[in-house]
Amino acid sequence: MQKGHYTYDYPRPAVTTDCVVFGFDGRDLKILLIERGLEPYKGAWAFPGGFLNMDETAEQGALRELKEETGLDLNYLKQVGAFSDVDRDPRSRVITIAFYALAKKSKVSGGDDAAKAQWFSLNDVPRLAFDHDLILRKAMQKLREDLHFEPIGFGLLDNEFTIPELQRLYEAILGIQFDRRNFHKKMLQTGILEEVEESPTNFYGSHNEMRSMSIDALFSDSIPNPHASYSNASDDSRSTRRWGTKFRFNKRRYDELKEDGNFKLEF
Amino acid sequence: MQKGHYTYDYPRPAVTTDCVVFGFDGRDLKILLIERGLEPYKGAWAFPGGFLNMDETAEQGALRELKEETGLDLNYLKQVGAFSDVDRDPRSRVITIAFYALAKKSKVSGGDDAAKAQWFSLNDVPRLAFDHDLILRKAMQKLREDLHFEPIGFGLLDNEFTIPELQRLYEAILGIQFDRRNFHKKMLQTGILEEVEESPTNFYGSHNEMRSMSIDALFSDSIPNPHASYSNASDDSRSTRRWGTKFRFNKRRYDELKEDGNFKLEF
DNA sequence: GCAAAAGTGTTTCGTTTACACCCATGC
DNA sequence: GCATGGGTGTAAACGAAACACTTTTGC
Repeated sequence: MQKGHYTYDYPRPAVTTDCVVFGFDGRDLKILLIERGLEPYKGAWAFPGGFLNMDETAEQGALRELKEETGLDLNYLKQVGAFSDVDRDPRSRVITIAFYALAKKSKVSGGDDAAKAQWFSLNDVPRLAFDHDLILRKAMQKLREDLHFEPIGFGLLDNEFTIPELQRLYEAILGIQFDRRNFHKKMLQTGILEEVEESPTNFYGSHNEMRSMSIDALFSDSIPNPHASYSNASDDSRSTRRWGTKFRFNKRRYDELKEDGNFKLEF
Repeated sequence: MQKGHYTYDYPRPAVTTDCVVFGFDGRDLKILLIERGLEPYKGAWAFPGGFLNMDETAEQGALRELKEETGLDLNYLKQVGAFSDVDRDPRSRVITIAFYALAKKSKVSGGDDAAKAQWFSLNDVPRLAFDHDLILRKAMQKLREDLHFEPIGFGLLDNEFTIPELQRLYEAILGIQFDRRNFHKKMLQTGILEEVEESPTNFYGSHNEMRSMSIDALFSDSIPNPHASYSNASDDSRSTRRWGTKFRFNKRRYDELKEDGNFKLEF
């Protein structure tokens, strides 16, 4: 990416990417933001992102910028769309391609590796730069829509999780409450969950999760993040409880069902 | 858009728009394509589209190019997404923002105003240029998804239509068959259709359709196209029949229901 | 008068919803 | 032992699916 002069016969907009990273701490849905140190919108918060290189797709660029700016190394993105309002950046014509990504639960409350990256609960979003509030709304909308058709939620949980955890996640994303028994029933009926038999060795939350198929193939992110300091005061005690039947996402089964068009999950 | 030299410190991809225009002739779902006269992909077909100007949003650019290249003057677009593969254009780095649009039935089989624009049935798509086959797949997928939540279909029919016409449209888009009676019932139950009382004057297909609320506010396109020469041999007789109860899309009612979150239409 | 499509209601079935009690854990 | 949350089954209500006959039109 050497500096130099690039000349074209017609003017060209600059192209950037932005990445809305969703996370879930067991209670709230969160997003990862970076504080802007420079004008315009100095002091406001923005999604990680930046200019697209010529040798990378928008997806690759968004993942690269995400890594550079927040240290998060994800590998699954979903495109939210292109935002092309003429005045969305006061400095010049900039078009952005926005994505959303899902960070596993163990990554949330880490993530602040980068100086100014911070998780914010969606109930407590600060002032956002540019048109990022619009991008956020669209990303939320798409996340909700996708949740109806794809087992997205698992990308926000660790590989092993309990049904009530999953339920809290669905409730946080969709903003509605479910009946415990019905949720339980419906989730098991899909056939995409497999129970993790509780061996004494991993009963207290160990990590031998590589035994069978995991969601990693889809939403992979297998580097566990050890530190657990919370930026927002959100009690996570209910998720570190030592009991509760653990399940795992059965990707193979999901692929089979999807293949046959038999996968259905309506809420 | 005067020619000149525009210089930037970093290289910039070119940004274009592409527009997948769907149409329905009463039997098949169709798309509007333009034959390429120049390399690369000379002789292949492509979606209408072109370079984005600096003073227009992607939506505006797509509509402008559509008008310029095909004569179609639409005003409703839905974004399919940005396509940014590094090698999608063999000449240089070009990112495209793709949309889909809906052309009312009376426009299909007209539309060939522009020299090389032509409607193709989706069952008989010619070789497409660039990554336009991918764009088509994504556009189809999005059209199908949107059909479940929004009364999109009406954008493909004239302002007055019969339930069986609507049913054929849904069947063409989703690729499945419905029971006549159940479809009829379900559509009326939504409450978004209003019956057009058959006055003797407009019984034989006249066009006094401005009396009440029409779909035009959403998918407007009120310039009827008189000529009806078909490029593909597709018998339209079933749609010119002089009987059958005519309905109209009741946008006011739809907006009310949507407002209250009471609109539901699952297939 | 014959073929093709439109209009209409009821019954059956499956899915979704509502609902209560007992058990395990942490304090 | 008390409060919190987890695990489980059944009955009622609702919505979806299956299904046949009569009428209009064009030929």
